[in-house]
Amino acid sequence: MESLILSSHEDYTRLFDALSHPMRIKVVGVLSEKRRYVSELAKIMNMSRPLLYMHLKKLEEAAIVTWSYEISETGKSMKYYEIKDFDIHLTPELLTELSKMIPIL
Amino acid sequence: MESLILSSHEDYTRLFDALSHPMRIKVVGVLSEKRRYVSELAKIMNMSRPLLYMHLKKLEEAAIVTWSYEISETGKSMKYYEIKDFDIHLTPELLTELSKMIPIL
DNA sequence: TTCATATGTAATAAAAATATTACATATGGT
DNA sequence: ACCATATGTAATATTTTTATTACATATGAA
Repeated sequence: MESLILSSHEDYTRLFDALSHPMRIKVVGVLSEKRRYVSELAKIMNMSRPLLYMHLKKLEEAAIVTWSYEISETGKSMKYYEIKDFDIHLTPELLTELSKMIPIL
Repeated sequence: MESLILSSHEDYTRLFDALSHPMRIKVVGVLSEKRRYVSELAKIMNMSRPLLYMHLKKLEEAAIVTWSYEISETGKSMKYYEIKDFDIHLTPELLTELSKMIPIL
């Protein structure tokens, strides 16, 4: 697992936004057990691929997941998603630090 | 400061959603310096009160802020907002625990 | 009584997020 | 050639969030 580094307040709002939808939390839960390729994940989640792609895109932009292509034994290209590691201490102090980076107006 | 207790996954998605907008992070930053009443906060933030109310409502529902009325020396009713304390260890493990509470479909 | 400053909210507009449908390519096996 | 299973995405509809405008009440001071 790679580890997540956040610097800007946009990084954090992107992260929080990514975690603000239950289906995306669920995706993280499913991927935490083992990495999965997109179609597999869509079946497990009982979700259409286009919708899953949208959610994965948000998780990806928030640097919560990564992916890599792999050719299966039967020759198919599979896009495997997996969780990146992170460890954020969410407190009023952190938010205060972040708020200093945000201009008023 | 009161301390925040979260139990359901809704509590967490509500919290993350509340923190997904830069203006709300900024509000937390401003309030962390000292408690403020609504009109005062609106001036500092250079924001209309109706819009600020909407953002405060989200922070309130996420249990990040609380408020109380107070009568000023000049007899006006003031609604003071302040930060509640919290300390959340945001890791893939936490999200995995949360995801167990979220049903598929 | 009028002004300034608090409060609160309803109605609406604008923008963004969420979700669906439909289409497209590529591969290997039957 | 056709089917099943991967990939990807464009176009659209629906819903929610964000933001604005307008109105309303109450208080004390001038």
